[in-house]
Amino acid sequence: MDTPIWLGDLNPQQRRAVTGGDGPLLVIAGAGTGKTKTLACRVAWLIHKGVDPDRILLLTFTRRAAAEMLKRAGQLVDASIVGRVWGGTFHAVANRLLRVYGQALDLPPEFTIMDQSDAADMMNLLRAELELAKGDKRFPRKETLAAIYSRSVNAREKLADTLEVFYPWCSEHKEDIARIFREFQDRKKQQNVLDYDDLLLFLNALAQEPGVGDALGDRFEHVLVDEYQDTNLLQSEILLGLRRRQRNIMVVGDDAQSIYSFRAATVRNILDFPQQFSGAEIVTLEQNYRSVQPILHVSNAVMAHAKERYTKELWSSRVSSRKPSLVYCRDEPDQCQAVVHRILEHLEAGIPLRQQAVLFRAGHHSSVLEVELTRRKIPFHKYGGLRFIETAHIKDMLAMLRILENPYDQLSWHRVLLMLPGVGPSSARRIMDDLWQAPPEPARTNGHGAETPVQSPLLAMLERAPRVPAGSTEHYEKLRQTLRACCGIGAAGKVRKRKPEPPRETRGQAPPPIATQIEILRRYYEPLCERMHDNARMRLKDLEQLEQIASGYRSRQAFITDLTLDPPHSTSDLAGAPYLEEDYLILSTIHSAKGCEWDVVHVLHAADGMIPSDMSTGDSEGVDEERRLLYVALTRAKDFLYVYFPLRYYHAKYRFGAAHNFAKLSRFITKSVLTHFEQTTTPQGDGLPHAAGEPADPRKRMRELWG
DNA sequence: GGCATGTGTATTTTT
DNA sequence: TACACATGCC
Repeated sequence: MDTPIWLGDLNPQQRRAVTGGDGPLLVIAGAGTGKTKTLACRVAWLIHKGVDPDRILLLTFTRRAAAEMLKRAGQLVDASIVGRVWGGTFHAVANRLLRVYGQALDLPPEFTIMDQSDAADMMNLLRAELELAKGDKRFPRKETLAAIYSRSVNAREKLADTLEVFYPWCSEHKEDIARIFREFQDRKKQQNVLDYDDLLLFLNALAQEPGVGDALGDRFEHVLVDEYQDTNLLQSEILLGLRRRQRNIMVVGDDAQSIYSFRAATVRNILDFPQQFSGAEIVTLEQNYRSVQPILHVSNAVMAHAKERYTKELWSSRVSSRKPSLVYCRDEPDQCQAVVHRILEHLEAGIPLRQQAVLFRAGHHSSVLEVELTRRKIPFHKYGGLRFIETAHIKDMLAMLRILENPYDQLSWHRVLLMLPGVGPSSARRIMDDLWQAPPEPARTNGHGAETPVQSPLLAMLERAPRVPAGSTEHYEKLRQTLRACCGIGAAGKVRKRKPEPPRETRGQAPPPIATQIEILRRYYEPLCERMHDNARMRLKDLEQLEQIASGYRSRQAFITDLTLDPPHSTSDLAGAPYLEEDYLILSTIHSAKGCEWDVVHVLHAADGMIPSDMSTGDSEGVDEERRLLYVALTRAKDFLYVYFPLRYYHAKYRFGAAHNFAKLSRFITKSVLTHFEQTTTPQGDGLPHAAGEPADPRKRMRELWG
C-alpha cells in the first residue's frame, strides 16, 4: 500500500499511534501534543487502508470536538466519505443506536430525552407525591437527589456506598431515597422518557446482551475514544461490551487533565486500561507544539506535586525569552481593567480578539468583566456558565414541543399546564389524570405499519374534557387549539400559508414544518410570557432565533434531541455560522476550555477559594482535581499567558465567619512555581506584590512559612 | 387551591 | 445574591 504524504507531518510517536495495527492502543497525550491531529490522522489512515467509514466509531467529549476531528480528517482523505464516520459524544451515539436497536430492550423508538434539571424536577414531584417533603428532618434537595442518582448509576455504585462516601448527611434517608429512585425509574418507563444516564445504561445493556450486543460490537470495526481520562465506569463498561469480539480500540487521554470527577469520571479508566484490554500498546506523546517553553515550565511546575499519574514532562522547541506574567491587582475592578488593557494591547499588536481567551473557574467569575466589556463595546462570546437551554422561556418552549413529540411526557405537561393562569400543581395533576383516564396504549411500532390511520394519541387526549378550574377554561382551550394546530388540525387559513397543498382530508393532515410549529407556539406563548416575566421582549427574541435554527431541521425529534443533548453553549452560537470577519473575545470556564487553544490566555482569580474553589477543598482528591484544572487553564496558551490575582475581595460573599478583605494567592502557585513567573503589579495594585499572601490572621501566615 | 410575600440557605464544573 | 421553600392571605 502506498504511504500517504501527510504521514510525514507526524513525529515518530504520533506516527506509531496513527499507523498502529489492530488491537488495543492507549495513547497518553499531554496537553498540546497534537492529540486532535493524531486522532484525525488515525481516522484518515483507517479510511486510507480501506476500512468502511461507516464502521468507525469516534467517541468524543463534545460534538464540537468530533466535528473538528472529522473536518481535519476530511482534509486528508475524501471528505464526503469521512462524513459517514460515526462521530459524537457517548450520549449522542447512544441516542442514535437506541433509536434503531432499542426495541431489543423493549424501548420504543419515539422516546424523548430529559436533561439533568428535568430529572431534578421529576424527583421533586415524586418527593411531594410520596409525601417525603413533610418530615422536619431536612430531606435532600431536588438537585441533590438527581446528583446522587446520577453518580450512583455512572459509577456503578450501590446507593448505600454513594451516600456514605459522597453524601453522608443524606444517609439517614436511604430508604426514602431508594423509594424515590424506584418510582423515578418506573415513571420514566411509563412515559417513554430517558434521562442522560439511561442513554448510557441502555446502551450498556444493549452492548452486554449476547445476541444484539455481538451484532452491535461487530458493526464497528474500530472504536476510537477521545478524552478518555474523563470517562466514567459505565462508559468503560460499554466499551468492554462493544469490544468483546472485535479488539480494535484506541483511547487517547491525559490523566493530568482529568477534571470531571463530579460527573463520576475516574482516572482509573485510563490508568487501568492496560489491564482491562490486555496486550495494549502504550504510546506517549510528550512534545508540545502549542506553547512556548516558558509556559510549559510553569505548567510542569504546577503539576509536579500531583500524586498518581503517568509521569511526563512536556517540552517544546518553541522558544521565548518572555516568562508568563503573574499580575497582582488591587481588587476585582482593577483586575478587570488590567485584563482589558492587555487585551487591547495585543489587539493593537495584531492578535485578533478571537485568538485571546479569558478563563475562570466558575461561570459567575466573569460577570464584572462582562459588564466592563459591554460598556467598552468589546464583543465577546461566553462559553460555560448558565446556558441558554437553562432559561425558563426556552424550557417552556421545549416542554410544548415535547408534548407534541411524546404526549406521555408528564413533566412537560406539568410545566405547560402551570403556565395557565389559575392552574397550580393540584389542578395540573387533576387535568393530567383526566387526560390519561382510560389512557391510550403508548405508541409502539409493531413493524407492520398501521393498516388503518390511527388517530394520534395526543389528538385523542385533546378530545377529552378535563376538569379545568373555572377561571382557566379559556386558557386551556387556547392551549388545546394551539397543540392541535401544531398537529395540522384546525385554524386552516392562517397557519398553512407556506404549503398551499390541496386539502386531502379534513382529518389527519400532515403537521406543519417544525419552524412553523414553533411559530404557532410562540404566538400562543407571547401573552403568557409577558405575564410571567418582566423582560419578555428579550425572551421572545430568543424564541424567534430558536425558530430560525429549527428551520434547518427536517424532523421535530432531531431538533428536540439536539437541543437537549448538544445545547448551544452561548446565545450567539444560535445565530448559526458566525460571520467570519467578525472578531470577538472568548470568555470561558476552564471546563469548557478543554481541548481549545489561543495565542493569548488570561486566567482570572488565582486566589485561594477561587482556584481551588472553596467547595472542593474538603478532601485531597478534590484539591488535586483543582490543581489539574489550573493546569488545563495554563496549557491552553500558545504565546502569552497572564495569571491575575486580585488582592482584595470586597463583598466577602458567603464566607463563614469574619469577612476576609485580603485574598490569599492560590495554593498551587508555590514558591517553585513563582520562579517561572514574571511578577508584575498594576498601577492600582499598590506596588506591593509581597502583600499578596497577607491573610487576616498573621499567625496563619507564619505557619505557612514553616510548612 | 393559587399566588404574593417573606425568610433562610447554599453557593462549581456539564453530557 | 439569587433561588428554593414556607407562610399567610385571597
